Amino acid sequence: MAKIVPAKNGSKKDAITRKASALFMKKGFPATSMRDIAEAIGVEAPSLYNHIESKNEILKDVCFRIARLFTNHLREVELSPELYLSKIESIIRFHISMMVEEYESVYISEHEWKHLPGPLLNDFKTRRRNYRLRLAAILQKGIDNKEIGIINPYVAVLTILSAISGIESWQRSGKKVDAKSLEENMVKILVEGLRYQPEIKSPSNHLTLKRQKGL
Amino acid sequence: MAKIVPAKNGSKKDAITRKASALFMKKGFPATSMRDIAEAIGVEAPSLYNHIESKNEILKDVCFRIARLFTNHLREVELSPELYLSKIESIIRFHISMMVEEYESVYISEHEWKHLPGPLLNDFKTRRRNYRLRLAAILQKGIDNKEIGIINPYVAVLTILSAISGIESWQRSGKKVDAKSLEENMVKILVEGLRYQPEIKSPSNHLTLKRQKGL
DNA sequence: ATCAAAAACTAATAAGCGTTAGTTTTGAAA
DNA sequence: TTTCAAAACTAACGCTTATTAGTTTTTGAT
Repeated sequence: MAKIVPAKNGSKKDAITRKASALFMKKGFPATSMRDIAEAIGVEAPSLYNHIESKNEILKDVCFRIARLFTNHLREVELSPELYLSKIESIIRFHISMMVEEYESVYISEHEWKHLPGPLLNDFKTRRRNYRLRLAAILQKGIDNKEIGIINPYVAVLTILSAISGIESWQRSGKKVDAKSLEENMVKILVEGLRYQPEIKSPSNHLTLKRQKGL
Repeated sequence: MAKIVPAKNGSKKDAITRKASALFMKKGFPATSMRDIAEAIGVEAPSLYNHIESKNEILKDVCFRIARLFTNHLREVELSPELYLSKIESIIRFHISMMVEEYESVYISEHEWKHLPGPLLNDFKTRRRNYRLRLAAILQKGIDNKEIGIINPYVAVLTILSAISGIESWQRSGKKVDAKSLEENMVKILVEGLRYQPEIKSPSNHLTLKRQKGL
């Protein structure tokens, strides 16, 4: 008769949620059974119900906790007096650090939310949409303020958020780069771009790559 | 007694695969039952087995067809005489167009491959890894050739591929931007980056963000 | 019209699912 | 040591799953 051992500073429910999250990430929510979770912990499946209400509750807790963290950070950034591009960079860095430190939960809230039951699903989708709209609004102000190039803010939000969510595969594949340089490189690409920038900047004829080999 | 009506220029198996793909994308592979697929087509579930071998076979066909298309394109690009950044742009554009034109299949090959059975899973992961390595190699040459800024090619591959895969949520949410400007904007961000590029060549007389040292 | 193959059907399989009921064990407070 | 609740257990429920077997209908070529 094994026992559920709680994580340090956490409840047994937290311990279940953590183990479950790892499995949801690896196999997906629908393909993870309560028996899988129980086995990973070392108990029988029905024992879990002394601590949780349902399988769906685990998913709900994970998704909405992460959503809350991102929304809280966004609110702080919106109220700060930084330049708009600086706000965007701060948001990018926060997303990256969340992806590095809590990647299982973040991954689930990004990829498994579609399995939330009924009304929760609608709630989550609304929060998601609003978050992106507020991000696009910051970008738009940055464009108006000539801090950011003339791009479609909607596409920019899409690009930024999904680029960051790709860190998942960094996590999966053994972290070939350390976290700090991952962050710096990704920020550099997203904020500065791929193009080599000479000391004297060329006019923005961006799509034609006319520069000759070896300058 | 309804019938499976084949897509134009396609087999009945193709018709099943298409309907199934739409459901795999919407609900995920494990959460999509053969009965779901059958109902969407208008037949009973066992009838599908006159045309396909198993549910897994549908997933396999989709994943490996897409993988083949990307690998073929990559081979062409590798052999072309373009500049390296131009190769990268070509690959980015191909990925975007695939995401626009075949998004269901591409989405599945990106998000549902983990449900491939045993040996197929290993095969797929190997192909995926090799593809990324070849992409990173092009980036590295572009960096050596001073076409591309000094960044970690591994991180760049990650960023590019996942940024593009975010087009999925553009497809999901009613295509608020037309496909052409989606492509141009995303290429612009990924190839040039977010930073504002002034017409005037002096880099210091406008509002630019000096990058923060950490957060 | 005939006949065979293709493709639909119904019925049923064994296995797995989330969850509940009821019972036993555990561990700490009295 | 007794007591009681927390937390584990076993057994089982009703349902769904992918798939198979066996049968009937449809289709197209002769």
